[in-house]
Amino acid sequence: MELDARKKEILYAIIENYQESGEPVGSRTISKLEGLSFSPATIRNEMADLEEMGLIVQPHTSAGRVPTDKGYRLYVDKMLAERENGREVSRELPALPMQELLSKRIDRVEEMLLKMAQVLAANTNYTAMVTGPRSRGSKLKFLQLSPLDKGRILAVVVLSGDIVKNNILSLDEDISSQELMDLNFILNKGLTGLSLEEINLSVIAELKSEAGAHTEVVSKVLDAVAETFAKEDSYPVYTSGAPNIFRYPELTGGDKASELISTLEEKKTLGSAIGSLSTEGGSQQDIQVYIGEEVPVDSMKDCSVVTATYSLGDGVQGKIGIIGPKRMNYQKVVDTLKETMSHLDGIFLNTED
Amino acid sequence: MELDARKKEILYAIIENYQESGEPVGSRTISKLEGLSFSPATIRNEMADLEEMGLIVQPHTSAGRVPTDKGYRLYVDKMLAERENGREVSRELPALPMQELLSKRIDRVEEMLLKMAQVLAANTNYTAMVTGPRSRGSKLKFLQLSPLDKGRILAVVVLSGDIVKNNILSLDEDISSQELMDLNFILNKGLTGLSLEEINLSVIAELKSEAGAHTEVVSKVLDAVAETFAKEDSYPVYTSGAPNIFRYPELTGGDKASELISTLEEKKTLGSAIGSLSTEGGSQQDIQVYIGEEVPVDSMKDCSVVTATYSLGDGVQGKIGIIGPKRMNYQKVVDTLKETMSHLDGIFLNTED
DNA sequence: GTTAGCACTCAATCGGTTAGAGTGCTAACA
DNA sequence: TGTTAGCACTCTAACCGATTGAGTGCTAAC
Repeated sequence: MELDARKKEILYAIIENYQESGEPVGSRTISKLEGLSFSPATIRNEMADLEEMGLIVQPHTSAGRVPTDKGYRLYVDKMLAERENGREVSRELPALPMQELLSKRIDRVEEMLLKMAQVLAANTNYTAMVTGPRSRGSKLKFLQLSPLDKGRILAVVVLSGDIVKNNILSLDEDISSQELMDLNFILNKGLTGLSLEEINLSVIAELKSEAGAHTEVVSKVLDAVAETFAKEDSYPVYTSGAPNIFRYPELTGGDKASELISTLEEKKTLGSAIGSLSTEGGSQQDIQVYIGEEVPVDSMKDCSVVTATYSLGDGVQGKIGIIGPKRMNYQKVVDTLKETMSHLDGIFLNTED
Repeated sequence: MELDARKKEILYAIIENYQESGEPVGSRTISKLEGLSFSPATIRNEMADLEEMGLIVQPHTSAGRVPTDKGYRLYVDKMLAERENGREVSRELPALPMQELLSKRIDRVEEMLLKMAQVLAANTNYTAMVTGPRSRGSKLKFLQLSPLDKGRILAVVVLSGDIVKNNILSLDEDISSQELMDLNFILNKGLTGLSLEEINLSVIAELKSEAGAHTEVVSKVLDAVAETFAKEDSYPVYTSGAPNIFRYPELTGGDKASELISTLEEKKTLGSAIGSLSTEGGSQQDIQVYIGEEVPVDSMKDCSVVTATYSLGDGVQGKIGIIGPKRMNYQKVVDTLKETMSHLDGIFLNTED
């Protein structure tokens, strides 16, 4: 069956109406809309066709129609395509307080990411999720050993992308302040600029021979370094706006709310699931839309997820996701994400040098 | 009216039965219990009295009885009192994996606190909340400036209690590696051991004069120090097990679930509310029980909250809270918290020297 | 190709009935 | 005087059938 222009218009009308009302939409409602001046009966015929094509369904015989995943997919693809044509729709988004937020000196990346999730959730009324930056290719930028207490030292490890981790190490042996400084120099000289893979046995042996007596310290520091790299691999996930799901009855019936909230709390699962989403041929600018069954998390099969990939330079990148009902305002979410991404790029890619 | 022994027994029987069933408990149920060998009629008479005393209520005329806040209060006070008498009940708690958890080298306090919240939530099936450590009297333990990029330095600030914060500072001027080391020495000499209040204008003036040309760097570092102290004042709050509230229907009716989850997400509000709870004359060992209306957070008026104060030495302390329905298993929660506290004490008070 | 009309379906709603749980009261009993 | 059996009473939850209203599909006319 052919999907002619009128059918499309009707489909979009149904989707947009359902977006706002959350109730199945009937033929009368559509016929009274501006732009569609047909009688309910005509609309009904078209709707029957749309249903046959699998784009809409009726929850029950005497109800209006609701879009299917397939229907949404069509809608979203068309929407994104139109944007790509440069038709800068300017749906008068409320200016995100991003600029203000990000331009403030927020030194810790993590803090900034959390804030970002909060702003996104507040602006969209959906749930926002940000995975911490990670990169297979990150390198050791810098290492700092400092004496703390008797028998304990503080090892600060900095990776490319300004990922900083503190490690407090307890030593069995004692080490003087001067020795520590020497060691610090040796380690930095030997390790700076290397990736996890590049720190191999020969590098380690070399370091230990240079370090002389303090091989134990070297081992522990190397452990800390390895841990920092590892940690970065399972970097934290920030969520915000989880309670927003209660705004959408279709997400809160039965145990759904409970399951969703649980999933959001179990950030680990969430992170790896979302993190693993490939960036395969996103229609543009790395923005991906997953609708219903397409979402690779079981408890979110009634949701849609829109993700974007941000980059902090140096190949360090992470994902932002917006989780909402399938009838979410895709246009707004995509626009908001794009705006956020360009702000981020502006700030981080400039900072980097 | 007198609360004789039998009335008490009946009250406790009602509470414990309601704890498990969550349904109003009737006279027949009680009369069939071991130990209480009276006819339903007799129980009814006693229940009428208990109701008159405000210890129990009926949700509606033909329903069983449910404990009131006052009833729970009586129960909890008696329970705690009995414990104080040394009757070590040993309700065979599942051995908490705390020991294992805490003995592992978890360097960052924050990580450990989050883990603790997770273990508590999993063990009790309620929601756990841990406020980060804070202390008005914390002191600067140690300061480390390191060169990072051109124009940027990393300032690591360590407060007593091993609270570590990283600050990346962007400088307008340039500073050599050697100058930075000198500055590092000067700052540590001048600031180590001081509290926020003790770093006053005269100290600052002294430092700046010693620093010579680099007063800008000194200012920025001091800002970073002040921020670290400030941050510690509003230290993060970790929650875990929020979805557990869905196990208790009385907490999820209407918008209650939504409100609760929102409160838990707004950790700031939560932290200050819980943090402000005074430790005024806790019946023992700093454990406090807040029942229903006693809870100082509006959205938790249907909950009970049990808090304990932990100490990391050096006057650094924070609070742990367990949030559950009013019919929570107070015994178990109090025991679990006590066990946790003693583990914590064992570990931290030993480490400290 | 479009539309008016009409019979049909189904979910939601409402009023009424029933079943069951639990009570309070009274009177008998030890 | 305290305890208990018996009974009438109350109230909720569940069930049922009728009604309403929204929305449909189909047919026939335009």
